[in-house]
Amino acid sequence: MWEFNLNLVDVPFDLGYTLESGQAFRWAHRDGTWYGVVGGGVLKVRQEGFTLFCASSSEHLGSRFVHDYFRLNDDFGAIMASIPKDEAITEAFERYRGLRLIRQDVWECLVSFVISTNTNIPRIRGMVSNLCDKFGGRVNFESLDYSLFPSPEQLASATIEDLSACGLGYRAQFVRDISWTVDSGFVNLDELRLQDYSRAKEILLERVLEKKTFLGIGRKVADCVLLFSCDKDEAFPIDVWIARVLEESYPHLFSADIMAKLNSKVSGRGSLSDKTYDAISEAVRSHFGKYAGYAQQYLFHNARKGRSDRSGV
DNA sequence: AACCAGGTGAGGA
DNA sequence: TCCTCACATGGT
Repeated sequence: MWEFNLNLVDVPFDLGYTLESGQAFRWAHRDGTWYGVVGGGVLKVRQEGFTLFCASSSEHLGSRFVHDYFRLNDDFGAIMASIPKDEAITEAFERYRGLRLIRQDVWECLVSFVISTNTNIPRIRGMVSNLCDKFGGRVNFESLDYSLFPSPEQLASATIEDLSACGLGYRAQFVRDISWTVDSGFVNLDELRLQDYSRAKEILLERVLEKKTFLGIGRKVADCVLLFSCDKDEAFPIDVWIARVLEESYPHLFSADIMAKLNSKVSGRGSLSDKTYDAISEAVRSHFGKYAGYAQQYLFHNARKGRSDRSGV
C-alpha cells in the first residue's frame, strides 16, 4: 500500500465530474472516495478542495502516474480560454468546472469503445467489468480483489462464446478480431500517440486488402480512442447526444443539408454517413479549435446530465 | 411493451 | 457515395 497526497494549487480540477463524464469505465464511487483499476493496479483517490488524497496497490501508481493520468500539467486556463464562448458552452463550463480529459491506456480505451456502440454507459461499464472478471488478472487491495483489464493476449485466447457470456452481444466478434490483430503484432498501438490526429485516425480506419484493421471501429469510436488515450485534443466524437446539442445550439455552423442529417440521427432513424460525419467534424473542429475535444466532453456531459436530471434518476 | 442506448458493417440502388 | 437494415442486450 502506497499513500501520497497531491496539491492542486491553481489547477481547476473536479475528480467527480471527470470520472462521471463517460470517458472511463473502471472507476467506482464508495463513501466519498473513488476506486479505479488503472495502470495494472488499484488507485484510490479522494478530493478535498485542492488536495487529492491517494493510495494505491503498487509503487508504480504514485504521484507521477496520477499527474499523467489526470493530465494535471495541462494548461487548463489556456485550454478554456481558447474555446469560443457561447450560451451552450458557457453553461457547461460553469456547471462542470474542473471536468478534465484523462489519459487512458490505449488498448483498454480501444476495446472499451468498440464495446460502446449502440448501447448505454451503465451497460458499457457492466460489459467491461465482465471482461475483466472473466479474462483479466487479479489485484488485492485493502483486502478486496480487483480485476485488471485483460491484455491483448488474454482476450485473443477467448472464444466467441466466452466473450458473448460477458454480455457483448454482436460486439464479441469485433473484440475477438481486434484482439488477434493487436496480439499478433500486426499493429503497434503505441504508434498512435506519435502520429498527428489525421494520420492516427487513418490508421484506426485503415483497410488492408479489403479487410479493416480494426473491425468495429468507425469514425466515432476512433475519435473517442484518439481523444481519451492518444492526446488528440482536437478529436470531437459525434454521437447521438452531441448530434442533439449541435442541432439545438449550433445550427449556424451547418448547411441545411447537414442539419437534416443531424435531425435524422437525433430522431433515431438514420445514422451519419462517413462523408457527413467528416463534414460535421471539420466544421466543429474549425469552430472550437485545437482543443475541440474538451468542448465536446463538456457539451456531452451537460447534455447527458440534463437528461438524467429531468427523468429523475 | 416498445423504445433507446457514446454506431458499425454489409449489401444493394 | 448514399440509403437501409441487422445486430444482442439490458434498462426505462
